[in-house]
Amino acid sequence: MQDYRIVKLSRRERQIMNIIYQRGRASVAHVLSDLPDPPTYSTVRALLRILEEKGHVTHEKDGPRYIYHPTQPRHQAGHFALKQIVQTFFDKSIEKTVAALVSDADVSDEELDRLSRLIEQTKKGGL
Amino acid sequence: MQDYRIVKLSRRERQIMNIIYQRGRASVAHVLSDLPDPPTYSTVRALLRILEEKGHVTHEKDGPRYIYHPTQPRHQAGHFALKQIVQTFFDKSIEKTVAALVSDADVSDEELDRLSRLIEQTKKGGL
DNA sequence: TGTAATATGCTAATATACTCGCACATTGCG
DNA sequence: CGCAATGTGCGAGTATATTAGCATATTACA
Repeated sequence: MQDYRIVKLSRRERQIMNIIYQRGRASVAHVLSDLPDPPTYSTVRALLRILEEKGHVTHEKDGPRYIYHPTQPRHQAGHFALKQIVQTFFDKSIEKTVAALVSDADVSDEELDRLSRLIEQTKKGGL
Repeated sequence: MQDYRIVKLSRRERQIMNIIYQRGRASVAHVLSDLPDPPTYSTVRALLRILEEKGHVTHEKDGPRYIYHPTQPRHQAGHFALKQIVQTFFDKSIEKTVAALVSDADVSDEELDRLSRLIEQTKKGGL
């Protein structure tokens, strides 16, 4: 768990991977615009090159520019990241985790209803 | 969001903070035993010193040795980390996040029941 | 067409993270 | 007590991450 490839990312690499995952795909300019304390364009390219060497992203050409994609599917990376959080902060308890999720004041009743249905369906589906 | 103090941690610092959060409190030996690709005892102490300088942990004396605690409360750090994940991998959707949580095959029916009750209670409490 | 804007390729300096060793203090116990 | 085990304090070397600059290619459009 602790020594997956993704957890070995450095600070900037992590920030960039987060941006790419959040967007799904991103150009250098996209990444740069989303980075906190943004460095130069040059620097971002260098980091993306490294991430590509390490196998975390690939690029394709979109006209003149490169568009970067994560190599590990989003849902897979997300699932893993989530597990990590559950383990680290919530005693491996899904319940405690969900409790934290719904404790935000801005969770609507509609959202809660959808959650109820989701869980009911999971019960049925699991049989 | 992206430029919170905790997201600026380096790889080792992050690993160590995870260990301390998971355990609640930890000695140097604890941290060392939980670290992947463990360095020397000396190294761990140095890193903890740095984390303390940066304000991420404090230590107290327990007999002869130091016991380290996170300065930011666990629930708060967990809540933040969770939000980050929801934003990065699940389109800011709590529902998608919970779906990922309960999609694990090893989630029992009892657990699902508890989740149902939790959500119902949240509905009531939110009024 | 020709030129400003925007790309990439490559190289190298600087900053930071990570590492460990040595000196010394404290503890536990025969 | 005396000594092995286990702490901490501190200083400094090495590796890695982070940064940016310069040369060059491509694009967009007046």
